[in-house]
Amino acid sequence: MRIKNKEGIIHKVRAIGAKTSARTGISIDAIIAQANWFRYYMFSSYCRLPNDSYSNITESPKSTISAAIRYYPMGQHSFIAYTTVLCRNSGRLTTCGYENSIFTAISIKCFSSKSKDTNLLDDDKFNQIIPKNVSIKSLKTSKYIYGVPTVKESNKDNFQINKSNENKEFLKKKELLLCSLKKSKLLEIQKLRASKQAQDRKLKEAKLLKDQKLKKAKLIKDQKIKKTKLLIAQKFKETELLLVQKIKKDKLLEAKKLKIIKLLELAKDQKLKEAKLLRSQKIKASNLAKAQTLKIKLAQKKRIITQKKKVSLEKLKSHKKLIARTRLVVPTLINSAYGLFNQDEYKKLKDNTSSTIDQKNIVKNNLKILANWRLKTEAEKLEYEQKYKLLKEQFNIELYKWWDNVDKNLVQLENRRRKNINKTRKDKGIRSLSILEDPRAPKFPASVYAMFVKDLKESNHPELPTKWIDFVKYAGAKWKQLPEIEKNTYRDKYKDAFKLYKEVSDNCK
DNA sequence: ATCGTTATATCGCGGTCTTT
DNA sequence: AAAGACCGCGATATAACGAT
Repeated sequence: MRIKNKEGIIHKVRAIGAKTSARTGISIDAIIAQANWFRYYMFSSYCRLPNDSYSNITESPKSTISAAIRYYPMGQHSFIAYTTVLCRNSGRLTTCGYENSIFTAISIKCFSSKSKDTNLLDDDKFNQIIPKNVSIKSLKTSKYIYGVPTVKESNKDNFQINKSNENKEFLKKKELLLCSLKKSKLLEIQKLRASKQAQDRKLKEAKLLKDQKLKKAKLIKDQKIKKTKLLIAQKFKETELLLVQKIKKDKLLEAKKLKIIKLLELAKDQKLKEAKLLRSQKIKASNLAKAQTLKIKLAQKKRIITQKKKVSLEKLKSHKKLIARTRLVVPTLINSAYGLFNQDEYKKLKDNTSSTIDQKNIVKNNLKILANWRLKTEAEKLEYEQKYKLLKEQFNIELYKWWDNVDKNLVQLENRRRKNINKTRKDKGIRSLSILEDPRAPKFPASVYAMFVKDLKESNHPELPTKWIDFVKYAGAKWKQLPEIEKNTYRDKYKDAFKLYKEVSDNCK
């Protein structure tokens, strides 16, 4: 019996507790608290309740525990006994879990026979079990206290509570009753079992039939479903096939189209390539032509440049030559009698040796010539001097002629050249070249002071200082001392001289 | 233009003044 | 500012030559 299970009874107790609480007025907690309340053998051995009375309440003199049992009539031969185990501790009643509770065998059998499930005392079932003529109020009001001693196996003998002679008769009656009840109940049970079995069989058969029918129906349904499924599948396959075929066809068509497009594109590309090639060829050709033209042009340019260079060089050369040619040759004259002698001596040397004069010996030659010049008598020297004078006069005439005929532009150029040379000459500290002028050009007249100085020098006065620098200073002082009248005479002289100079110079121009 | 030598002619420089 | 004049002295150009 599951109810024996210590752990398994908890929910049952709960269930019973709820009902008992409702019917007895005892709190649920109090009922619940009496876990392990039930032991069948305990009841049968110690608490056999008489079936003629609804309650047997005994109070144990020793134990502090007492059980409260209420019996509910269940038909003619059965009743339910709801028990609560009360613990009497120090004068007050409390609920407590106790191992040895009391229950009726009948009620248990009743429970077990009625239902298998644990929800034994649901309201509906309870109502079925409990007769309708029994009111809950009466149940509630009926209070029986039945003392039960603490249950211990060792104390079994001490638990011989009501074994008196009075109880013997009662027990006999009880036994007889129980026997009759058992017999009748057994019969009933057998009958019930038989009927139940028959019913079960019928039910089983019906169930079997139903099942078979259902199975058949199911089979038919399944077959139908299968058929339909197969049909659907076939149709689906067919449609799929069709679709696939269509797709394939489409694909093929598309492929064909693509191929055509590709071919077209290839053709286009080829055309484009050809066009590009043509273009590139044209471009190349044009480039080549351009390059050739460029080369030709460059060559021409080079030629032109070279020609120009040549021309310029030639021009330069010619210019130089021209300059050299046009370089003004100014007539020169040996500037002394000794120069004439030197010239003659070199002429003699040339005639005698009939060879070029060695440059290394030129110094010696010059020295020899000089020695010869010194050996010459004064008469001989005079001859050379007269010669020189004549030559100079002739040279002057030639010079005047040259000046008259010479191109004045050339003279200007020559003067420029000389001035340019003079720039470098100044830096080098070399004497500058003289600028060409008209040899007959009148000299700028001496200034008023210059004329005075000339006169002073020509006077040969004994007071005149011999040193040039002293003479210059003396002249300056004298000029300052000179009276204005005399100065004016010099000024007049200068004016006349300047007039003459200007007239002559204007005529020359 | 340079190198060398020589006598001679010429030029430049110095300070001062005048003229253009 | 530039140029020229005065004078004497000193410096320089000049001619000859020819290779460099």
